Amino acid sequence: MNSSIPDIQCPPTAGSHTAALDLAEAACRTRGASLTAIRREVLELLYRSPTGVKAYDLLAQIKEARPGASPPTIYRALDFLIEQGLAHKIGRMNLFVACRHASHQIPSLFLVCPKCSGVTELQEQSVMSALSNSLAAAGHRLESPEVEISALCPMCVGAR
Amino acid sequence: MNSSIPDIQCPPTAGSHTAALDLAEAACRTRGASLTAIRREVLELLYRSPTGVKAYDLLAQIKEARPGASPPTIYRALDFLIEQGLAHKIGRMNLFVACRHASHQIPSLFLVCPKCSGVTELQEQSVMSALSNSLAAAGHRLESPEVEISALCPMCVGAR
DNA sequence: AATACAATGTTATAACATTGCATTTCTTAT
DNA sequence: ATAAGAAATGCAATGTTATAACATTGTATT
Repeated sequence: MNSSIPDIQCPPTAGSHTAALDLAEAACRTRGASLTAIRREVLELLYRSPTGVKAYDLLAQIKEARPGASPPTIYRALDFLIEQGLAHKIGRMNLFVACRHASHQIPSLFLVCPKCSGVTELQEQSVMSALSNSLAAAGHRLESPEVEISALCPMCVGAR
Repeated sequence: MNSSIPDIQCPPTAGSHTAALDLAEAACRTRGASLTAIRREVLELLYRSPTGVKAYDLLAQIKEARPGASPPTIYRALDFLIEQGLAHKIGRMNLFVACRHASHQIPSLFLVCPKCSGVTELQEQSVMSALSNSLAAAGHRLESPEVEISALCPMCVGAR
């Protein structure tokens, strides 16, 4: 700090997400992992795409800042973010989304709209525990915190 | 029919599934669709792979009988079977499975084992109705009868 | 300086899926 | 029976998604 004059904040560009990114970075630190520049940039792009992004779209966007970026660049970043619980992959759509519930470690439901491909992350303790019990009764064990469901989103339900 | 002597049944080759295939064919007929030879063969291959099979593995198998088969051959057949509710796609694994509950139209849970990639189809009315209610409360509507879940299968749970 | 290790760069290729168009086969109305 | 139209298939090319394999860089420790 070189002055008593408070710095003007970075202009709140539509979607800077600085606070969330800083939180994510801190969370990684506490786990001994590091949210490097690339990873942070990818995560920011995810934050800006609330309904999910394709890997190669991410690649195209990242290339604007890093012309040398290649598929492994983003797939590695995505793998890291998923490992850290900061992002999820929607298998049926090959879509990646930022996790909106990073703080808690409860399994999430991902509602994938078959009309608009939008993804909504939902947490429903009651559903998940019913689910978990049924699986256990059948000898299975719920492992990953990701349950994918096709469900029309409110907008598409309305646009009948 | 040309005789009073009853035909000897086709030898019950491990996995002929003739009865199920005939049922499927009849079901298609009632819907005005037709389970052609190719589609029937693909469905039979699905029946023989209870834990799911990849599209290009199907292709390789089909090629033994039909050397000219190409990717569209199987993807078209798979699309048809899925439309008819005779098969499902497991998005996260790019895996296709025959439907084991073709008779009823209740949504199914697909348990995908992250260790062995095995797929189990499960029907749990209680879970599904809890789910359906929660979604409705959030303004969504359950659309497709396919819910994918990562869960260790009983074998892999045991093999700790 | 030498080593160790995580992250990234680079090139190539594997794996999965669709498009477009030509041809054949199956219905069905006449 | 047969022509018209629809459905299914053959086939080549291409598009999309993801990983393998190996080299390089940066940084921290010894």
